[in-house]
Amino acid sequence: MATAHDHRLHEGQSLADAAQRAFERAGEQWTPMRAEIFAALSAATKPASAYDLAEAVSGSTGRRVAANSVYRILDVFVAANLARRVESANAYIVNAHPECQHDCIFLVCDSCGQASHVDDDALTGSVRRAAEKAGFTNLRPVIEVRGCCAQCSEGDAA
Amino acid sequence: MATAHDHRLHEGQSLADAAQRAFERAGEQWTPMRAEIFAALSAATKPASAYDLAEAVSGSTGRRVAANSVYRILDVFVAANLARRVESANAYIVNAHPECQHDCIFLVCDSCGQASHVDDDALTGSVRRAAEKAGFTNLRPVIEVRGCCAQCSEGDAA
DNA sequence: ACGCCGAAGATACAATATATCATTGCCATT
DNA sequence: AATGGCAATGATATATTGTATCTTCGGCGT
Repeated sequence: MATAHDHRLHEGQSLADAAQRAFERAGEQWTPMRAEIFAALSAATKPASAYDLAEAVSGSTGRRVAANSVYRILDVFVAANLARRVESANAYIVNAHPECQHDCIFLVCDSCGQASHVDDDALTGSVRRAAEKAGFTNLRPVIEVRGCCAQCSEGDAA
Repeated sequence: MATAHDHRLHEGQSLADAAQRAFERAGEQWTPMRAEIFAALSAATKPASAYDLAEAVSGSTGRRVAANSVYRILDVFVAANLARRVESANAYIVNAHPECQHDCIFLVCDSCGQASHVDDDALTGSVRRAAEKAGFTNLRPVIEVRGCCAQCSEGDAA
């Protein structure tokens, strides 16, 4: 059950602090705008689209935030490992342990939209090896499973 | 190298015939429009978007084909296992062995856009089990690897 | 003060996806 | 032949997601 190395799972302010530290170690500036967007992303209960975040931040700050600004910032976040893109949902999710680098496996519920993530380096390693065997380089694995989560299955059964 | 069960790899007319048989076994009608779109999808050298296909079919038939018609037909194709959606590319690819059901692993080149696929039931099975362990049902694994293909890597080195 | 440069704003547009309603053609029943 | 049901397709509109380009702002070093 335990992963090989400790994940420091953060939430709330602790997560924001850890993110800021990791971000600045990567040589990026932790600006107010970026902090706002990170907060909105952290607060989301499911993968959020750039437009969702633009709307959320516009609402919370009063100022109107354009989608393309959000995209720019999300790109920087993803590059710095503060966030992940969920390809099958065209949406983004915060990385709760920004200090360590992983290939993630996302489980995305088709019914409620919630996503959870699994780390299994043995599994993601196998996927990487399969791609390398085919001559691929600069790998970026995308491993997601769409399905119906436990909670939604229960709800249907009731 | 050999997979556990024989894949019948089709191409050209042989593929269209096999697809039609599988499609009709699934209780669907093989209409001229669907045949056109299947042909366009088969002819594509890389994953094709619905709009690509709409344009290709419009060109080859003279009649204008609307994107939503293409979407509808692609949905049916995917349901009948004649085609696959490449999530990380928002595009579709033909299934060259429509008679057998697999979870596929797609390798997608960020440089040239080509996609190839790998079958590894052990690997995809592990992904499924990981999702099931988390209580997910109705699984649809999305396993793709973005990267740079062998051909493009060579080209860069030259 | 001046110029440089990265961040952010503004605007426009491209690409992808869905909703809705109308039309057509086929088939079964009458 | 008329009727009605039904699946496939057409037509149109709109929603959603993603980029490109140019401008403006603000910090920072000279």
